Amino acid sequence: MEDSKSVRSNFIWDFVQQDLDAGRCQSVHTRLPPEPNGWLHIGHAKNIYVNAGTAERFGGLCNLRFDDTNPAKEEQEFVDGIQADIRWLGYDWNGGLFFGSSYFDECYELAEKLIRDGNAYVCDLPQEEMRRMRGTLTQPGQNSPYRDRSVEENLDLFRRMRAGEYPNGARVLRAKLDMASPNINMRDPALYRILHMPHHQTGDKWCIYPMYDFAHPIQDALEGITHSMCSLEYEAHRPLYDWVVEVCGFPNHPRQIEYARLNLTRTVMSKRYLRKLVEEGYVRGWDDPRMPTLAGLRRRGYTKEAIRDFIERAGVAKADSVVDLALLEHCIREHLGEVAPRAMAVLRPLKVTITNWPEGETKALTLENHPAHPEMGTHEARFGRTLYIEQEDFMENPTGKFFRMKPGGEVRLKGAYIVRCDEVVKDEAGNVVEVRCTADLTSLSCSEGAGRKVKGTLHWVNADDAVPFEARLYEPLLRDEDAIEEEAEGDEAVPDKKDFIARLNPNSITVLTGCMAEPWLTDAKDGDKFQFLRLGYFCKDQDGFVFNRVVELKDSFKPAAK
RNA sequence: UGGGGUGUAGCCAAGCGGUAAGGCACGGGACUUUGACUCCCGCAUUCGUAGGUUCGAACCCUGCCACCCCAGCCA
Repeated sequence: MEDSKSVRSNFIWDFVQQDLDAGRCQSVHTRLPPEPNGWLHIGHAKNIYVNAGTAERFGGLCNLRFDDTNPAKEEQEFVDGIQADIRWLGYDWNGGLFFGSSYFDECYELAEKLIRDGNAYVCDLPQEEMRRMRGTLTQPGQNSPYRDRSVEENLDLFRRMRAGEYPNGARVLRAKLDMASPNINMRDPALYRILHMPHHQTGDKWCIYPMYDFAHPIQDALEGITHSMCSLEYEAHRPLYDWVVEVCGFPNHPRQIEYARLNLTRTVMSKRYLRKLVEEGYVRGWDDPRMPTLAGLRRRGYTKEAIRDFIERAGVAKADSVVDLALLEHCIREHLGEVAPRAMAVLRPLKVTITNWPEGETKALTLENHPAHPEMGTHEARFGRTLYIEQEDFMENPTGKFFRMKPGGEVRLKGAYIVRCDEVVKDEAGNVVEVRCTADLTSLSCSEGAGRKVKGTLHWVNADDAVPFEARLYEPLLRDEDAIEEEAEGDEAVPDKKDFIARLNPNSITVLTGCMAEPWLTDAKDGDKFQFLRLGYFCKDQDGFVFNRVVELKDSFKPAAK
């Protein structure tokens, strides 16, 4: 069955294949370059798929390289978390683990080479002045007055920058390109800046740090990367990337290929916003089940298989796009439906009494763990006089096509008998607190009498055996559609706290107490096994979006005290 | 406005001169010991748009339109 699902090709693989065929490279070597400034989210799963997946596809290597050239934004916590998440997704870095910062020596040497070759110069312009002289989208920039310094002077100045003789921002090393270039990125971009700040990998060794545009091509070339995949916004940087590789004199020339990053409907994907949610306590951490981080999705019950399948189905292309959340939901339902053992539990119990069943007597039943996979075995459950069903599976005044329990109606209790609802018991307030039924004793599942068909089948638990637990139902933090439009109006400012939070759905955690589950669930060693308590346990919200409501057993499943 | 990109169904996405794949969503039906799952069937006479070339165009050419990215000493 699995192999009938063919691996979808994409334009990147076509390019790589062409390079291989044309002999431009003998094998494939990619790299995954996360910046350790946050945890990985679902969007990064696409980066991983594209980079590690491409290496995998061509039997090549993929390096994991932390892109840590800016100590101001990066932390050790994230370099650990990121590795764990990549591993969890089932990818590895068979090409090795690297840090961009471990190439600082090489970057420095190459910067001096550029100076000696007349390809770079030290510029003393203050930041604002430099911006002003860069020109605009329509007007060319002007040459810096420092552009024609001698090699000796540039070398001396650059060495002093390194020696720490100047304060932050006093000078910068710039590429000597073309201030009139229509591509603004080519108007003498900065290569090195002064930043007196310790780095989480190199400590106090450096007070100048290379810019991404200078460091990245060098790192790629040094590691023998053949294909360097990145997102669309770097397209305009490619000429600069190629220039750096060229003037540094590398014999090999990595090819940069850009693709569209992943966007998901209603999902906040910006690290800046996610960080805000964490730092201001709106969620309990980067791995909160409401977060779109890989760690959060994992806790919400997503499997790596579902996420990988989703990424692959969403495709890799160059058009900006927003993938429908429904596709992700489809993928997790499909995978869990295939692999999760079935177990019965009720989240909001409603007492059911089988009036024609003798008090104190029980019948042992054998229930399959998976309807399509007998090899997954069976488990036992006991049927007795008092049971619990889901409150929402009963309707006193059924509307429309309601096939579940209703007064006078018949329904099958999964794996047991067909029962008829005879009577409804209410409390003073008029709430239904009990339903009294008679069972058709000839209709036991798998018996001769089991052939009779009724419209509905319900899950249930035996009251005497049932184990109470607390359930937390998590829903992702989603934006409302209007917010997305507002967002599109594009202003750079982070929306004010109130605004931002107001755009996310509230009540994203529902805590239920008094839930009842089959006793065999108490044998659970880890929660993962029982994420799918009840197949079909998902429902639509007001907007018609379907979510899995997965009970996070690991934290919330609390077997009753013995 | 200069430069770089992208426009194929509600959302993704194949297609590369020979007459519009597939998935999600949606609608209808069958099946069903959970209305799930599964299974059928339906869902673009048309590819942003207007012309041109061609026996033949989503694919080639020209003009126009829309959207995204670039003016950090962020990545």
